[in-house]
Amino acid sequence: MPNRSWPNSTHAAPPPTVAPIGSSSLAAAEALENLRPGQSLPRTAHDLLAPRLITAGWACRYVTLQGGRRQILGFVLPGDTIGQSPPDRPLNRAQALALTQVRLSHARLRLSSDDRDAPSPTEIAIEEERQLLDHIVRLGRQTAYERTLHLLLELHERLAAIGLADGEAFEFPLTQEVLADALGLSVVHINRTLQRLRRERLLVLHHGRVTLLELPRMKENCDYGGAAAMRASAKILVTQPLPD
Amino acid sequence: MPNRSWPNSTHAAPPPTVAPIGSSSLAAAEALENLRPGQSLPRTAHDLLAPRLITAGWACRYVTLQGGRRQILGFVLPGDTIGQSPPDRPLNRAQALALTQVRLSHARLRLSSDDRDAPSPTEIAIEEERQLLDHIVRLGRQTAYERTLHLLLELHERLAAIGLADGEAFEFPLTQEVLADALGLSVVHINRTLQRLRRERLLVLHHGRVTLLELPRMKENCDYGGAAAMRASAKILVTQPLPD
DNA sequence: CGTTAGGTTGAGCAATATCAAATTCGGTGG
DNA sequence: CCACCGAATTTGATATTGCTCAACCTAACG
Repeated sequence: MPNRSWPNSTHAAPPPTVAPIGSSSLAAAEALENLRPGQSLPRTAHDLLAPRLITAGWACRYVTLQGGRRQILGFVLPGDTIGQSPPDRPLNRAQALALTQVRLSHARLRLSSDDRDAPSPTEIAIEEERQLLDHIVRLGRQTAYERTLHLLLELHERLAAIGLADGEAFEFPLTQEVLADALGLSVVHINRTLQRLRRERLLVLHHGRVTLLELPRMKENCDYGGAAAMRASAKILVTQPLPD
Repeated sequence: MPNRSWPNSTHAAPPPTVAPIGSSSLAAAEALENLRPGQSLPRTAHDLLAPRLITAGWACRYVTLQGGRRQILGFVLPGDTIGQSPPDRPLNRAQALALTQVRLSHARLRLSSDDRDAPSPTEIAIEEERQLLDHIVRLGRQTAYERTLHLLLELHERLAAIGLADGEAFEFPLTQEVLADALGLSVVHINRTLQRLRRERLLVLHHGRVTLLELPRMKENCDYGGAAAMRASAKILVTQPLPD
């Protein structure tokens, strides 16, 4: 499992083209910072992630452990925020890294509590927690094949929700190494898993762009949605506790 | 990885002796419910976990997926609460199960915001999130050996914090099957891993009681604390609720 | 063109799962 | 006290999955 080092690439890299989020509902997006791939997201004096809104590009939160192992905790996509929501939450204390060129805005969500469109800190926290739970299930009880499918579906869903998906296709700037560190697998195995997915005609992937070819079959194959029964549903179920 | 079924034991079982939490700081603990091992924790009409304080016994939150696989998301120990803190959080939507006899109280924490001892909903959420992140790291980037150590250390730390640890020893009512479902491993492998830990004289485990023999070496061996650098450090914590 | 990061391949191996059959252990009933 | 029962643990054998190592390839870039 050791799964060695990853070259601590804080190097300068050519800014890949990244589509800025077009959403007009995420107002106040006066771009204030620009990060290049490999740069850390800004932090406050207390070493928390500084409150920001990502308006373009992908980032990730991660943790580093002995032996150069790295575990990616989750991805931050355009429209997502960091360092918002109740302060001092562990997620805001973890490391975070730009995976592509990233554009940040200081915009605080829901400054005025009558901003109907923007999500509230509470809603953000809920969504983040849902993602964490899904990640746990993937890592704990799914095969490499299932994990990969499951993550791709989650990313598609999130991107589609903010209008960054073109049908079943979307920009996919993740390196296989990043994918590996997110899914708890080795790069080589990720590579072979992706090959299998292509061979099975479940997706097309090249040039940093992916197309999911059969959503229904993909979802079946990885139990998408089924597992996390904690996806809202609301259903009267009065499990009345027996006495004693 | 499939890791088959677990007999859906909703059967009646002999109530094991469980030490009630002695803490006097967790007041208002008028025992209202008693669950036997295997029973589900009570839920609200909206299928959320009902707000409760666990005053004795162990429970766990979990998710079930295809093929009878189960992933345990975390353990609930005496002094912990469920269904508290911002409502409708995914954790409160997951399934939860009593692992031993469990005693529940309706006590709400921090009803009056001047209750100095009890943790606030925000503090609860923070601690829960920290546990989730640790769990992700364990599952994603640690070996079976490391995972097991890491979880034992976490449990010891939590139990010690509420006075339920007797030095480095504590009641440990978890079945190897439960351990397996928490750590994403097979029962057989958990068994062999525990044997190794015993052989290495890192712990003694029998009769539902465990003693950790060399905390420092254990912590080294699993990078305890090191990984999750997001363990609180700066204190500032102005739990000032952002506008919802 | 040389360099480089990322992707691909093959071979061998280590970690972990699966299956099936003991064995141990705490009750329980005789 | 003893025989028995089911749950939990343990064991051995074997199968799979996923890891490591070491090349090699390819496209992008200066």
